[in-house]
Amino acid sequence: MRALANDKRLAILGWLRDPVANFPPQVDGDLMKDGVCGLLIAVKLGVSQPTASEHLKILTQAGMLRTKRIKQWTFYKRDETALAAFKAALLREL
Amino acid sequence: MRALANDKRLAILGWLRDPVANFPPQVDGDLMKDGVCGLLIAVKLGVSQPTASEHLKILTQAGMLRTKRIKQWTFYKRDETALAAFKAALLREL
DNA sequence: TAGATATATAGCTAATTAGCAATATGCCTG
DNA sequence: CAGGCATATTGCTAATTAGCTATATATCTA
Repeated sequence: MRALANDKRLAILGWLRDPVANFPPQVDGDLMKDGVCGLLIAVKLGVSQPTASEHLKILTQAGMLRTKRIKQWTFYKRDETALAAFKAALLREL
Repeated sequence: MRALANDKRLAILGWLRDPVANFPPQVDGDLMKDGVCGLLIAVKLGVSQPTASEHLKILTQAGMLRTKRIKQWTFYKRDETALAAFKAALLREL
């Protein structure tokens, strides 16, 4: 829950629902298949790279994002399975 | 979301799903119909009365609890309509 | 191999949150 | 109407969170 209690992190999850609509094309790494480059997310968030890195780490540790390292880039995408499980648990327990 | 990002507040919402099972009988105020007395919640939470009052205020301001004042007591119950709306929004937007 | 680039980490500050004791407020009841 | 009780508010401290700059790490490319 704490991972979601932040506007910037909610925005990240929202944007990653449709990476192609929300981010410019990438040279390496397919937006849909591989995910979105961390620096693109930092720019769109309007925060420094380390700050974005921290938000992405929190979402990843919460299991809501998955990472893929290609060359020197880290690509982030939603873990739809984990998110569905989270929603189901919330419906059940809240 | 921030109202839910706290274990104590989640516990309160959980207990209030079944007040009769989780709280002792009350002299004034029906557990089901009127809600649970704030002091009973403070004791069960294991925190001071002012701390519990603050948690209850946050949940109330978030729309998840409703209050009823009887004599000198404040009784708290879940706002099921608001909670259902919150869940629906989360399913839609997360 | 040297520079360039993306990411991660360290170290710091400011803001927010959670907790308490003390006290004020409101409402009964004898 | 005075004392008592539940609640709310105030004022404080400690812990957590969010942000930054600077720097370390890792990987690619010329």
